[in-house]
Amino acid sequence: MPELPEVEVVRRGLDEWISGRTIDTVRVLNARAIRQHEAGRADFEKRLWGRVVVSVERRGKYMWLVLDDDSAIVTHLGMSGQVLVQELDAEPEKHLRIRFTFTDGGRAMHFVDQRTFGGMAIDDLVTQDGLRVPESVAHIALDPLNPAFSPEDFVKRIRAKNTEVKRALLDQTLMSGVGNIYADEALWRAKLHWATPTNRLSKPKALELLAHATEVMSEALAVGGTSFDSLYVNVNGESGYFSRGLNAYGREDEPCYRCGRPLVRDAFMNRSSFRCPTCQPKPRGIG
DNA sequence: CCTAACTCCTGCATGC
DNA sequence: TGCATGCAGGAGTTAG
Repeated sequence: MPELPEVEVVRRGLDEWISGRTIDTVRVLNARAIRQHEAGRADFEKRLWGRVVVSVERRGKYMWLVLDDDSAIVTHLGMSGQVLVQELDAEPEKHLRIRFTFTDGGRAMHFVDQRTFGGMAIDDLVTQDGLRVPESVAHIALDPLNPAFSPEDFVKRIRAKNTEVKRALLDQTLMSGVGNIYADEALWRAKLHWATPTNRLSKPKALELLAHATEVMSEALAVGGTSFDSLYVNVNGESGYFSRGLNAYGREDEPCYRCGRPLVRDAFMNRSSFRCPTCQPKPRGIG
């Protein structure tokens, strides 16, 4: 599943391959792939004709192509989304949803998404705290790789919440970019159970958890960046190029790398959570 | 205001 | 073999 590091790899590839080019044709093959566009797919296609892609930006798991008319193509990969840069005569992918060509006659950009949890939307840019950001992304918190991210604010806000720590990690309005995989990894490194109440975290513990989340995503990005084939702006979260580096996620019944005890899987929030029963015991007074 | 359950979707694995 | 069921889960929406 694409989380911050995977989306950042895609962003870098698109910035290299698409920025500076002028959009020619846009074909929406599945209406579900465009979001918040009441005017429909024909209008979506028409509005993008002739626009220049200025740059490609990102906040958390959201990415957007900045256009030359103060708007942007906001993109979220959802669970299975990919953005591919393909030859013009390439065979269409089975789950190709939106296809862009450019006036220079070079490679096309394909938005491919099997489960259609992802999508693209045209949105206006607004100014927020001195940063230009699509209106629909303004409610999302900065991610910890953003230089303007404030650890102190994050610690203050997470400790003020009345919820479980994993829910807070997945809350994109607190800190963005973390999904189920990196949440489990950060909790394993911090030796915290997913159900630990956030208001029971000390300031140092909250800071430590944040540092682990930041570090695990930075490490994944470093690995993804080196294995990235720039011809194909392609991230497949399911194959997971970072899977060798995972200590918790997907390791049910496998030994903990710290203590050797088999990890367990808990059902939580309609998804799976993996933890070490010894290193990450259930906190006192829970459940 | 806050928190949490619900919902969208397709392909694959599993069980009877 | 075939069909039903479960599972993967990000985030907007809705309910309380």
